[in-house]
Amino acid sequence: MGNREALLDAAKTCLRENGYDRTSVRDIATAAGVSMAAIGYHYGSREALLNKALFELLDAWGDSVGRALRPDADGSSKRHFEAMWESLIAEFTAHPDLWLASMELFMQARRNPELRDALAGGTAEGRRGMAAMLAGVPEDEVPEATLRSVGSVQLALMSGVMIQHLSDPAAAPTAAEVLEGLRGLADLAR
Amino acid sequence: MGNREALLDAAKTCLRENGYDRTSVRDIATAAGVSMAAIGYHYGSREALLNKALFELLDAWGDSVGRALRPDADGSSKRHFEAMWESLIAEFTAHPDLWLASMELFMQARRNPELRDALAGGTAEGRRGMAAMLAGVPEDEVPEATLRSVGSVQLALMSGVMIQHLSDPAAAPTAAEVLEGLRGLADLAR
DNA sequence: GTTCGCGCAATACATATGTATAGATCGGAC
DNA sequence: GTCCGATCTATACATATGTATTGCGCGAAC
Repeated sequence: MGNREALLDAAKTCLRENGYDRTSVRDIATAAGVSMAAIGYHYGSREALLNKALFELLDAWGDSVGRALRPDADGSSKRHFEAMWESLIAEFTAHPDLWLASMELFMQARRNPELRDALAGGTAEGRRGMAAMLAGVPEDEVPEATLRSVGSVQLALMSGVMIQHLSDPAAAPTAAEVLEGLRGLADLAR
Repeated sequence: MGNREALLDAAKTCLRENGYDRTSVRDIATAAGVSMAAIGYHYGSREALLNKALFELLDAWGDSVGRALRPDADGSSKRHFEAMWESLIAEFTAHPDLWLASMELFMQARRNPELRDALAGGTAEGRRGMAAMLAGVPEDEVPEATLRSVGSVQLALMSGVMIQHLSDPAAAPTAAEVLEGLRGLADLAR
């Protein structure tokens, strides 16, 4: 494995373990077993490397989301809503640091335009994907209204429940409780 | 005003503007117009001051939540669900940095037991407050099941929608869209 | 008016940090 | 065998950072 890849891997590890702001070039270089200057050579700066590592982490997070949302293997293309939430919560617990990466993006996006754009794009994509899946239609056939309502709310719910699971898994709601709460709230909304 | 309070105020300002990790003792001391040593004298360390400042910011955030959730001034103790969401979204846009402080708590809690406990406690309190308000019962009469379902889900939805509003206000859902999405999701949950 | 201790300012200190520079190593082209 | 460019290592450098130390001003007690 080349040093370039080793650095990227090390950056991802540091990101998962210590977060963006607490990862130094020395941490990364040491973890990769190379010199600091290799970072400058391959990536130009700490930020550039860290951003690239963050993007790759977010790709892996996307895979985690994909696993959770993919229709069941039993062949039924339409997925039970509760089973989906169970898969989601299973992914929260299996890969907490990948999900945390999305929060890291949110925090860093406040002061980095590149990350801000990535976040906006990812959010839009997430909304659309959620809405399409839940409505059972292709992504390019989701009505704008559905996108802004069901898509946004499902996405918001996903991040909110994730936060609770990352904060305190024991107190966070189960899939059944999410559905129950959803029904309770919807009754107030009618 | 004493320097002790000036330091705390300055720390809060720095926290709102630059976040926890990017606030140095020099930033705070300069903003307060005092010497760095005053931080050591009054608070012992950067972390101690920053944690105290974060807690005060979270108190102010609690006030913001309170304003959004308090029943309308028209005397009706039962509050319209949609009006509540409108107030919430108004608070997101009016005081984004206060709401961001709750995310800062979440991020910092991962490596600080004191903050972790505060987060767990605050989350529990939030769940209970939400559930009580929505069910229209006193906080000590909320059934455990309601707490874990409606309380958790409303809290999750609140943080999730907040994130979207802080990321990209234009693309984030309105109150009406939140309710519409809620109804759509609840239909899948039945 | 001397003493005393609180509340600081000035600053020293050690360490951490991001980046730039200079030179070594190594593979291949010729 | 020499040249050369890519890929680094070692390290220098300037700056940033958290904390500890030293001492000064000053109001109160006596």
